[in-house]
Amino acid sequence: MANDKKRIFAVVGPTAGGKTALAIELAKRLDGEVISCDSMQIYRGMDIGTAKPSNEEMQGVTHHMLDVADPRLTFSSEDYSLLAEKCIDDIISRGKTPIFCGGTGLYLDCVLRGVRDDGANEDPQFRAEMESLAAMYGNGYVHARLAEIDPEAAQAIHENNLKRVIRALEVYHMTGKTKTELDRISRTAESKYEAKIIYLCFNSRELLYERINRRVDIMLENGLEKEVRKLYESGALCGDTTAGQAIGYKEMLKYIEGQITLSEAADEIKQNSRRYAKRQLTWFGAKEGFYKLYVDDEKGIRDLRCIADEAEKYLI
RNA sequence: GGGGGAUUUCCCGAGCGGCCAAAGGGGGCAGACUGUAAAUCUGUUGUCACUGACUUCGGUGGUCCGAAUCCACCAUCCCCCA
Repeated sequence: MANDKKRIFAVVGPTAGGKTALAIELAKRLDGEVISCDSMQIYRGMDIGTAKPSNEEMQGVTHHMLDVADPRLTFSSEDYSLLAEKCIDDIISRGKTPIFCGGTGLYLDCVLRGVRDDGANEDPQFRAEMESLAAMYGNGYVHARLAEIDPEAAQAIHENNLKRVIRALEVYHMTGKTKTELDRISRTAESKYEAKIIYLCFNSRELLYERINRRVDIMLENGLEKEVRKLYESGALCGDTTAGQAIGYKEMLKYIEGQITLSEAADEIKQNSRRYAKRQLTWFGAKEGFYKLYVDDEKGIRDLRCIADEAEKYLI
């Protein structure tokens, strides 16, 4: 069967797993450009804590989807796929290979699935209304509403997961169609892309966690506190925004505001990073068709060259 | 030297004779995830032949049909008087 789908590559996996280095290495080998797939690296001014690649690290490889958003604003996964699609087209039009790199699984999914134009946009006012209903009558009340219009979604979403319950309600409110129905359509729609995805994983969880802990220490040494202070003092970062909830930032904000000590902040950053990595592992691990590439073997972390060789063999 | 208090499952901490393998929180582990996703949420957390059995609540020995809960002694820690 003829295949005129656009080809894209991706490197995904847990935080501190070595995605950035591999993606850059692959870009050099395959004449590619990197599209960051990270929900926090999109924000301007958030560099150290998001492990955004520096110019040296990039080694001349062009990167996209970094610094495209203002940390004061909310950037949605749909905003992401909209922009990322343009990047893909742009890169391909210049005869290069798009290589996604990042740990935000939902963002990649959105791209692969395609931007949906079913009108299920957000409605802040509606959300606020639902939230106050929940505050007054309890989560069960809002959930029961969902059960009336979309029993399947109600079944799938726990009533305590208020954000999701409200979103499902919002979808119906905006489109007149249920979330279940719209999801079914988007799930069965064929992707415009033919993606080869490398999932960087670890045999040893302990090793991954050690890397995470070490990286947090390095971030601190490299001036994370100063970076967060600067964002905080300029009013670009506060606790209520999405950016303000980024790991490494929310804890430093607590430290800056005197709620915890610096060493407590460091420990919390490490802990939250480990938990985040676990969630990523669960997410990517459940995906089918991803090429599992192990970063470590009995002797420890494998050489980047070996990893890249294996990746290249799979991609080509 | 004398008087008082504490010791609980990985941690903190409730329990004060049966309804206790033991509340709650933390941490750990596992999972979910379609417009806030580094977020949000769920489940699980003594052992096993797991709708039941077995071993736990500093140690030893008692009282009692029955103890984490009562008594005695020992150990460790804390406080008060000297």
